[in-house]
Amino acid sequence: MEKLFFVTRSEENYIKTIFHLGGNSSALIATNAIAEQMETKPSSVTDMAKKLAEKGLVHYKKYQGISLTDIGIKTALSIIRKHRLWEVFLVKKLDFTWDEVHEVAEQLEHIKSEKLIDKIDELLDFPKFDPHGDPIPSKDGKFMERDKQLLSDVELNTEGVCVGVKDTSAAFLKFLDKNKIALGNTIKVLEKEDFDQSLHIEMEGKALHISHQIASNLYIKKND
Amino acid sequence: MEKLFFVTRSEENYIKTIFHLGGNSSALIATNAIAEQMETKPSSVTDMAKKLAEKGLVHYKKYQGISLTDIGIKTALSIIRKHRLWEVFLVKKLDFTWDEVHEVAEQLEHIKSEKLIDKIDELLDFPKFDPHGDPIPSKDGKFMERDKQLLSDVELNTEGVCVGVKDTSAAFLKFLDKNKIALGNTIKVLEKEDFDQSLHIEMEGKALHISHQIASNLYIKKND
DNA sequence: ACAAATTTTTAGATTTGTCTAAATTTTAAT
DNA sequence: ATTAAAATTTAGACAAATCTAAAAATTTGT
Repeated sequence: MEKLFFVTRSEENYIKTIFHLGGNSSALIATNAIAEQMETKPSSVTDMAKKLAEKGLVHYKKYQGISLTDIGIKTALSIIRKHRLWEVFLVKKLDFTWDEVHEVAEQLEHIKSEKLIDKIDELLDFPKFDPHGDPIPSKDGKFMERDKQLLSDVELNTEGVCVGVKDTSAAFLKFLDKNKIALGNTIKVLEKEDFDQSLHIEMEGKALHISHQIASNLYIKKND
Repeated sequence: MEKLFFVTRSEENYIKTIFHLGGNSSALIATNAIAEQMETKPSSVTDMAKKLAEKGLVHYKKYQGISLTDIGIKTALSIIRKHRLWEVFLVKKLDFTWDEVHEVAEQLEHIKSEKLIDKIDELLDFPKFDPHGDPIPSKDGKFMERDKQLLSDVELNTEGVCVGVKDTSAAFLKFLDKNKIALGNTIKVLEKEDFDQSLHIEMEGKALHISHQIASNLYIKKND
């Protein structure tokens, strides 16, 4: 039986970042990569790595890198579950727009109450995806990775549905709103410009010309 | 124009405690009283008093005591507003019992987002009282103090409605649940035992015998 | 009013999370 | 293979929030 440690807010943020950079794989994540992602210094990451290793949340070998232990992964999934459920709550129940939810969810994800998040889950009727199309882990840490591709990667004439965004920045999301691009919209790729990789697409019946930068941040699920 | 400081979680907890001990009056609160209430040491209170004074949230005179400034009072009311609105949310929307809400609300009250709490307020249809009968300050810091008295203080044959509790501990609230005593219930005081101050009452039509300890923690509003 | 008791503050230490600057290790290049 | 560059760690410092123990101020009792 592993000893139970209290996990601080700062530790939770590190765990979350390590998960996002490395997934559930045992690949070693570089100190620098974590520091850059968190906008902190590599030396701070080293300090925290020792603390997390002490608590059994990460594997850490000096100069090699950091990866999550099984407990670390479980912890990360629990935080991500909370973050994404709160995002759904904010959008569905409180009329937040999808570009507004991240900052508040960053705070709410640290609230410690199993009952609270399970009740929120129930209130929302157990959603499987958050407002950006990212999957919500279940209580026991499982989640469905949706069959999706970047719009920039699919062949000409592919038809499908917009199911998610890669870039979740407020700037990008507001751009999508302004251009009436929303999850659930039908998409067909009509033409690809060789010169700048921009795409001519049909979205919900209307013709649209989008840059490569936009296409490489939109996920679509191809029609069967 | 007063300088705007970030108020930390710990500072918010001190502000809240000072408000609860001293209200909006300018009465000076003793270092010891605050320390006892917060289960901390007087020396820690002194340290924090200096910090809060620096930020313009309290008046502090060495050896004299501490009281909130106008900004401090505004800050306190904002925290209390958030705490009580979250309590209502937990009970009304997530089926928490009134003895379960305090601990979670203690965390939620520190979430920083004006839009969030205003939307929660709206979702709950702008409640005026929390699950324990305590008034919820409005956005601009006003709240109605209800016309209420301790059940132990009213005269014989008084009739009224149970509108609040003084002791909000889980133990007391669970006791009330077990004995089917709830806010909104009608109450009539039938007889007072001189020996131990216990009361014979009629609650929702049924006879009940309650100790002085219970009666001195229940608020009732007398019928007109 | 003065000594004793109480309250409050100060001084110095501790923990957490961070930083800078210097030292060390690893990686890459020729 | 040796050196230069890059990444990483260590050492020492700092701010926030707390504590203990000692000093100072206030209050109380006679």
